[in-house]
Amino acid sequence: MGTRHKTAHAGVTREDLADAALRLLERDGAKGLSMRKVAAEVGVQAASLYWHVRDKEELLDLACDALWADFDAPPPHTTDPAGPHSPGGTDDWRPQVAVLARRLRTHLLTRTNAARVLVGRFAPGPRWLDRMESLIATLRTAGFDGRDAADATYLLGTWVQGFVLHESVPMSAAEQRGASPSEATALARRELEELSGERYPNVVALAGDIAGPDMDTRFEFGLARLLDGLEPLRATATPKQAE
Amino acid sequence: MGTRHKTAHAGVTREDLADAALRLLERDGAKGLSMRKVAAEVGVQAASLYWHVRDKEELLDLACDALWADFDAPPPHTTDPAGPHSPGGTDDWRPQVAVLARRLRTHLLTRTNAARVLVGRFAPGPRWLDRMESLIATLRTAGFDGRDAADATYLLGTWVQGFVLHESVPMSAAEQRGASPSEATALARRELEELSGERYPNVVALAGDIAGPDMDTRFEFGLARLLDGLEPLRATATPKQAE
DNA sequence: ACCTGAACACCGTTCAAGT
DNA sequence: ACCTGAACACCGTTCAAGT
Repeated sequence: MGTRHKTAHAGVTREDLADAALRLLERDGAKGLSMRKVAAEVGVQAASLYWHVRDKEELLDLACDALWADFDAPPPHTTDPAGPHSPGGTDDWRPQVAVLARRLRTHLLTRTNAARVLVGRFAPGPRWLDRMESLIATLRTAGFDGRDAADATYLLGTWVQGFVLHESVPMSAAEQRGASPSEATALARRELEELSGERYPNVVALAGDIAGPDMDTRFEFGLARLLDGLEPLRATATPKQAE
Repeated sequence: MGTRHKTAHAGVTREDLADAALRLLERDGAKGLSMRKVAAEVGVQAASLYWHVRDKEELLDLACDALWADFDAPPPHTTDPAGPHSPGGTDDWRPQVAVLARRLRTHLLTRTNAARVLVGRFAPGPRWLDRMESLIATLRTAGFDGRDAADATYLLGTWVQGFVLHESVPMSAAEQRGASPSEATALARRELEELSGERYPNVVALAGDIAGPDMDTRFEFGLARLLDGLEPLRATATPKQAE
C-alpha cells in the first residue's frame, strides 16, 4: 500500500513518467531523454508509454509541471499586524518580489538541462498557479491594480526564464568543448577586444563589461530595473476609496 | 559566375547549409530539421555535410548567425545637428531603443520556428555585434555609463528573446491541436475562471487579464517598465565635466 | 578538396496480440 | 486495464572508398 519506491513492478503512473523524464534530462541532457529510456527507467517497454501518454510532447508537458514540484514559494505577503501600514499599499513588496524572482532563478538553474528543454512551454499546472496567485496577491496589496499585477507577473516570469535560458547556455557555443567558465570568459573578452576598433568602438572599449559574465550582478541589475519600472504604477493612496 | 542560385551543382558553402537549415526550420518546424533533409535541400548526400561541419550542433550555430542576415537595424542614433542638445545626454534614446526592441521582436516572431530552436544559443556572430554596437552607442550618448549600457543591452536582449519564446509557444500546450488563437484564449480564460475561488481568488478574478493574450500590449507594458527602470541611471548632467 | 554508399546504433510511434 | 514484440520509417554519425 502507499507509493512503493517508484518502480514497484506494476502500476506506472503519469507522475512516474514525469519524474523519470526529469531525472534523465538532468543526468544526460536533452539527448538523454527518449521514450525508450523513460520506459526503461520505470521498468517497462517503450510501447507501453503510449497507453499513459498520447505523445512525447504530452510527456514533456507532464515533466514541465513536475519541475515545480519541489519549489516552495515564500509565504504570500503575511501582513505584519503591528508593522507600519502605509496608505493604499505596503512597500515591502520589493523584497518579496525580489526573493521570489531569485528563488525562481536558482530553481531553474539547478535544473539547467530540464529548464533548457522545458522553458517556453506554458503548461500552467497547479503548482505554477500557486506561485502566480501569491505573486499577484503581493502586488495587489502593494497597490497595483489588477491588470498591472497580471502584466507584471507575466513580465517577471518571462524575464527570469529568458535570463536563465541565456545563463545556462555555454557562452561561446563552440568553445565550451572543455574550458572552465573563467577561461571562457577571458577568451570571449579577448575576442571582443580584438575586433575592429573602428567598426566596434563601444564593444571593444566595453569588452570586459560585455563578456562578463558576472551573472549574479547582471540578474540583480535587471531585477532592480524591473522593480524601479513597476514602482510608479502603484496607487500609494487610492483617491476614490479614501478611508 | 558569382553565386549561382544556391544549389548550383558543385561547391556547397557553409552559408548554403545555414540557409537551408533556416528554410527547413521555418517550413516544417523543429522536427523538420535533420541532417539528411538539409543535405537533400542543398543537393548532396547526408554524409557530405560532415566535411563542412563538425556537428549538427555547429550547423545550428551557423543558422543562428544567419538568422540575423536580413535584420536591418535603425540608423544608430544619428544626432540631429540642429536639434535640442540637452546637457550630458539626449532624451530621444527611449524611442530609439523601443524601435530596436520592437523590430527585434517582430524579426524573431516572423521566424518563430527558427527562433524557438535557436533562442538561447549565444553565438554572437558579426551581425549581432552590429546591433550591439549601435545599441550601446545610443545608450552612451544618452548619458549611460559603460557598465550600465552593457548591462542594459544584455537585459533588453534576454527579455525580448524570453518574451518571444513564450509568445511563440502554443499557449495551452495540448490545446493547440487545432484551435484558433482566440478560441484558445477564451478556453484558457474559462479554465482559470473555473478554478477554486477560495484557493485562487486573484487568479480567478483576473482570469481575463491573465489569459490575455494581447501580446502587443504585454510587450509594450514590459518595454515601458524597462525603459522607466533604466531612466534614472542616466547622467543627465555630468557633474565633473561641466562645460 | 569534396562527395558517396553502406553501415551502426539509435529514434518515435503503431498495432496486433497477450494477460 | 495495462503491457509486450515486432515492425515501420526515420534519425546522427563514421568510415572506407571514390573522383
